[in-house]
Amino acid sequence: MSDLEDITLKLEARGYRITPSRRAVIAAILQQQKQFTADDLATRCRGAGRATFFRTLRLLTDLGVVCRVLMEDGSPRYLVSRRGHHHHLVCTECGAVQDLDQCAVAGALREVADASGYEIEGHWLELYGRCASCRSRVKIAV
Amino acid sequence: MSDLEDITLKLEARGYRITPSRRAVIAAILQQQKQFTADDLATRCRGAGRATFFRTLRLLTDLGVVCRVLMEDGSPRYLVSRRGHHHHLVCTECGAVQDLDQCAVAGALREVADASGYEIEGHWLELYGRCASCRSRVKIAV
DNA sequence: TGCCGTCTTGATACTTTGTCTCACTGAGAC
DNA sequence: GTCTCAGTGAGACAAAGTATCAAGACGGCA
Repeated sequence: MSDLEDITLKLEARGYRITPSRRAVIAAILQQQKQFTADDLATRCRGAGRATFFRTLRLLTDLGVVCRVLMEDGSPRYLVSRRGHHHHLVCTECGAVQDLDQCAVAGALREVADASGYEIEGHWLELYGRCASCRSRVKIAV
Repeated sequence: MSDLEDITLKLEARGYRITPSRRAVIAAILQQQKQFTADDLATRCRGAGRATFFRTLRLLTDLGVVCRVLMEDGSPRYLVSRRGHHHHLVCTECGAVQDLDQCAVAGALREVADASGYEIEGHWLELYGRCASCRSRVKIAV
């Protein structure tokens, strides 16, 4: 089953209609090799209007098909996602984003909850650094 | 020593001038009891123009006097900060923000760095949940 | 087939949160 | 006095959405 079909099935299962506009947005997203800005995609996706484009993007984010990554300067990027709850490692040099399999804070959260009296319902974690290939490139250059 | 003096000294130590506009922004920030939006503060702070206001806010953020908190919906808030590196616990019900003393992820970061080959330079963590008082209020209501 | 309610769309205006530019000002150095 | 430079404010611009609203498409039902 293709990714496109997979996503449309997910949408239909939730009672959303599969319209040409939505299909166009999904296809444009699936073409992206790495992370992209909303603007990137909007210009590439001629099959839907601006409002529809953002609506569909939000819909897919809610569905977990796409996830939002905050870069170090606070600007948002989007990324096709094929897993549930996870975090990101963002390379500040080349902009590459790597998924983090395990949730690095799950254990620590329980302690925080106990200490603070909060009932923790969610969290947001992004890690920033330099990826292995950027690090080796600098070593060679030096 | 008052907070205002404390902050102006920090600015002077870095070679920044203490101007009436900067003083007005700092005073407005210190009046805030809890977290605030940029807009909140800008309307309250009549002593400086919009650009100057944002410049000063950024300056204070860089200086660590103010810190930026991302709410669950992605909207930014600001908060007077009296400590170094720390994270926030945000109550999704009343909007209260509590500082987290320890960095909950410091240990986990080393493991992630080893596993991924990244050199981790920074991270961003926010926790969302319901604070103790909101939880007890619901219990009473039920 | 026609009707009705609901979902979806696209154009467009608007909002929020900043940043950029540029002419001007004021303070300190010489 | 004048030169330099940090700082200022007005206003334009930008990114990333959101809100509104009329119009169209679609599905169910009689």
